[in-house]
Amino acid sequence: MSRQTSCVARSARSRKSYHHGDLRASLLDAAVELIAERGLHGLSLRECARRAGVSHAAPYRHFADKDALLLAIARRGFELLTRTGVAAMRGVEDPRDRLDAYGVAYVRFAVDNPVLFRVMFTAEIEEPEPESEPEPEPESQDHTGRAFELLMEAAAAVVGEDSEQAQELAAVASWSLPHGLAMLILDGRIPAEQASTPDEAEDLARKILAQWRGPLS
Amino acid sequence: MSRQTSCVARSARSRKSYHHGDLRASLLDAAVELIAERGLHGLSLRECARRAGVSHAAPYRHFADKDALLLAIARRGFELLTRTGVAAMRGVEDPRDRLDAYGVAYVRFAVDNPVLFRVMFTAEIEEPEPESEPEPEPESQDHTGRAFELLMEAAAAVVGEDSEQAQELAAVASWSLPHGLAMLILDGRIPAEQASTPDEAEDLARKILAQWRGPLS
DNA sequence: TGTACATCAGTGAACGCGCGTTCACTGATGTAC
DNA sequence: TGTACATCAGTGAACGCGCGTTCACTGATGTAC
Repeated sequence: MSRQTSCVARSARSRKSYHHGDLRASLLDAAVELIAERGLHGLSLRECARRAGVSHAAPYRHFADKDALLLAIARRGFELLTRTGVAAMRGVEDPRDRLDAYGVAYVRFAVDNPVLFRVMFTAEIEEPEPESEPEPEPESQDHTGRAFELLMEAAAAVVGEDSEQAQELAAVASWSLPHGLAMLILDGRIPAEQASTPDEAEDLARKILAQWRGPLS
Repeated sequence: MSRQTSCVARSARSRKSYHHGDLRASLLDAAVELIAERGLHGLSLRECARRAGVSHAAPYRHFADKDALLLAIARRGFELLTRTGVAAMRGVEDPRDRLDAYGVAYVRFAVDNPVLFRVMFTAEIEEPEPESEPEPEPESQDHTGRAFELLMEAAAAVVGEDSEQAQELAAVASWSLPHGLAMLILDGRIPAEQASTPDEAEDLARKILAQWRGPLS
């Protein structure tokens, strides 16, 4: 459906136009859609190009190779996740409630954006060699980073400032639980009646997090 | 290395033998090794055959197709996980300690068998059409089942028998935490100094589970 | 307003590749007698 | 112990495929003057 829409949009806007307009974004959309249909291993640049209504060599104007495309999707995912998390915590005063809100938002993000989530965490993307740029590490390594920092801060606020190790422990635990839950739900491993819709999944996350506050409660 | 060993073993045993001896097992080993080297998308039947020292059509005597091979690996993984979990809980009396022991063993299993774990949970295996067999579902769907049942039982023992819903909630939570932790460790998303070796990973799991007992503590 | 030119997004043909899968075959093994 | 035969694991040639990637190109766009 999304495919049709984008095709319609393109042809309506500029049927005879030589240039696409926003091919990069269209390719990303096509890729997400394709992965949703065929799984991660079903992704191909040629099919993305096809769906964007463009020759199969055109993508190389925007992505160095297939992994570059995947990396862009992952980045988009981490940005969206961070934004979602920030939004969820906004206005929540109690530190523990903030942490829970982040966890719930995390699971909700995963079920709302299963493809992004999969690409972010299980795509086995090979990062390109850092030839041209001197130090791309802070940036490229960091696309996970912001989401984790957010978590660290939230966890730190709960644990208190005394022990950095305790903070990290709390952060790791607070990440693992929603992460595992999200993964299991996406893999269809949670009994269907508990998480067959996004709302149910969110509910499940909320219940679990509310009860599983651990030593912090 | 494993490749060399198996080749040596084969040539020493029967260099000129027409039949392989235990091709099925060799193929599974080769597949695990190959995935470890190149990732899930790097798996190919032809390369497995090559490594087993056999023509590229030979695997079809043992596996209907590529997915059948992956399924066999996943099954092997779930069996091993179940066995590991049972062993870890053996002799542990306190229900809560048993649940924790399972969780720790779960994480340990993941870091000790990263390929199995990946195949079990992120391989997107397409199950074959159930033409020949009438109802293969109880078995094929069930290869996850045993591991989850084990968890359910352990969680039930902790929660008590009053509410089945509470049991399921506890089971899901008790699965999510180690599962998420394992995934994050395998993906290299946990700060290196906390989980760079299997022992450290196990330690981390132990610490987190000990603290995160939630409402059960 | 008009012209020249640099830029670069998209084209289409071509390359080589490894893969999954099929098929008629051949060699080894084991069983019945 | 020996022979006949069925079984089936492994062979090697062949098929078709879609893919990633490169390359010389062409058409559109925008900028300098």
